[in-house]
Amino acid sequence: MPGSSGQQGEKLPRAFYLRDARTVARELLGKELVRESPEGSASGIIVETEAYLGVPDRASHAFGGKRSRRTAVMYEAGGRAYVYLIYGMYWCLNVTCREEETPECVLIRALQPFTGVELMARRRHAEGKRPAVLANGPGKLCRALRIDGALYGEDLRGDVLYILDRPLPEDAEIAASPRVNIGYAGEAVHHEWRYFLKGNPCVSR
DNA sequence: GACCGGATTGGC
DNA sequence: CCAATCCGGTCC
Repeated sequence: MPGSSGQQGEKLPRAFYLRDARTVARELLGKELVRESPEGSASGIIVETEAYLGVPDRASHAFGGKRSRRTAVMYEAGGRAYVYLIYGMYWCLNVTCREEETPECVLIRALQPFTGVELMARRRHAEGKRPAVLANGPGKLCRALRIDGALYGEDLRGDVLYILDRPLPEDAEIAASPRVNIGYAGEAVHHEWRYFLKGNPCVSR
């Protein structure tokens, strides 16, 4: 489905999201995340993601079936934004996956700035810096695209925050590694559920 | 370049 | 009390 029937430049279909978070995480690489706002439009190519497998995953906010105001959107059908605050000051964007009551999601960790690059630089107070550094981390990309709690639960098929189908470049190579900063998560630490485009200068860390 | 601490707030 | 982070400082 994704890749096969997908149309370049179209919003990803609902069905794209209703799948295993690892599949969605891999297939989101190369897609274009777009943010429309009164200040203008800005977007980036997704170059790094992490899959969070919900109830059985110690690193997931929904581990053990945990429900709260924060995790609620993960229990809805996939294709929405799960936005949360971390370390008291940075926002992180996740894309929810799977059907209702299956709280899997994908953390978007890094973007290659694509359109509205100057707007992104202004929001990051990083005017004049290399574009590669504007959104190479989950907190940075949220700041660059002005993604915050106001976008919690936003439908990714709407007109505010959405993801466009794009083909992966011919030479793109997908690599996997353990997820970042989840040292507390016991056995889950070892799973290689972080995906990124090998050699891309916008991948974090 | 590597390493370290501080910022800052909601969730369990 | 700690967290799915970032930035600016220091000291190589």
